[in-house]
Amino acid sequence: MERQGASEPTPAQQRILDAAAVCFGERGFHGTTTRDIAKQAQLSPAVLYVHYPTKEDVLFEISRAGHVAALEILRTAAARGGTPTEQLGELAHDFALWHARSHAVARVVNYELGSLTPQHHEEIATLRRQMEQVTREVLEAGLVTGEFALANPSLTALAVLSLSVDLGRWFRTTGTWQPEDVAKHYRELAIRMVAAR
Amino acid sequence: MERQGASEPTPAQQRILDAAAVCFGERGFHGTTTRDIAKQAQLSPAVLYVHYPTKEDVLFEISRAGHVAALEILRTAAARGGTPTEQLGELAHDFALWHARSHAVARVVNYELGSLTPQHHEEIATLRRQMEQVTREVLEAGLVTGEFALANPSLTALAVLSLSVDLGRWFRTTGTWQPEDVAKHYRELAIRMVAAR
DNA sequence: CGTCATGGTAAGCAAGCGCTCATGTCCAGA
DNA sequence: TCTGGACATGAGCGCTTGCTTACCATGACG
Repeated sequence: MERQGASEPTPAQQRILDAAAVCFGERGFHGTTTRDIAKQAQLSPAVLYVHYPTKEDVLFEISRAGHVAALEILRTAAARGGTPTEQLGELAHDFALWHARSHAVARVVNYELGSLTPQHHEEIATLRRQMEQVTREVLEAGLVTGEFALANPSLTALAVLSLSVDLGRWFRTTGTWQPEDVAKHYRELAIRMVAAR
Repeated sequence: MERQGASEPTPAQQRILDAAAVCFGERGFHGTTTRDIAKQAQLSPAVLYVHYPTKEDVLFEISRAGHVAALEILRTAAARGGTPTEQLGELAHDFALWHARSHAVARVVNYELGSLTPQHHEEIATLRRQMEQVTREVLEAGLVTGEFALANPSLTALAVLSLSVDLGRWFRTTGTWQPEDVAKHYRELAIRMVAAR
């Protein structure tokens, strides 16, 4: 399945993207120099501009690929569940798992949008609206079946996503908990947040 | 009540801190120049260095004051409630309210810690550990009374705080919901996350 | 062999950065 | 009136930044 507006990165490009994701995740877009990225990738400072026109384009490519992956995770997880309760559980579990495992990329995805150009930002915002929509639809389905009881599906959808998004801020794989531990816990929390008694 | 290690800012200092908080909140520490801060405060570029030795010291002062305020909010809210359920509700409500109302400062407080010097970072980390401790103790009190049922108080405390912290990322006062709306909703969500059935 | 596309580099430019310094203004107290 | 200290500023220094340019190594293909 071809993605529109973006070809698959070559090995050299992927190496730059990986290095940049690490740097952006640690120090942020503005805190990272093009020389930092080159050093992380063990290449010369000029090589970035052989493959990408600007530093911002590198950020955009990381952000775009990350958002496409995150949206796919949400859709696949929701489709796997039978009842809305199961759908929400899968969705919360997999979304948390991705944020815990890929917390470096997740930080770039969630916290560096402000450094994108207006055009790139709008393209990413479209993907984010779809992520919210997938979550909201699961909640609304649960309201129809009566499994869920909640006042504000839009706000609650944001809250469910917030739980996992914030993992990018504090979760580290060197800590006490493994990504799987957190994901299991967050599945329960999400269901509790919305379940009818 | 005197605070240790920091005197009250003069009016001129407060003006610089307010301007810097707006800039740091919008573009991040590294994305903000000292000239941006001066322009926002309607002062000359050099005035920053009359009152603070470095740009990082301005960030630290904003961060320190913000963390002291947030910790005070958590402690006051928890003390106000009678039962652990009421304590958690007050805590989640007030914490969310502060993050929604002061979302610009909240972004600096939660997302710019990495730009602090190691010494300053450690001082802030102490305050953050206290914030987690206050929350965890409320959860543990609810476990004792049997009002709450949950497997991992430490992780759940982080999750409760995460909900509000992430408001700084997406909440804007220009949107559909008022800070009070979100705070009321988040009070309910926090209680649902931990309540025994 | 010569040609050329691919993918890399060393050196450096113009602009912007954090920060400094000599100087000026204001006002309380002698 | 004179003096000293607090506060503020215009000009600019030394360095780093994103990015450019001219050039080079390699290997597929006629």
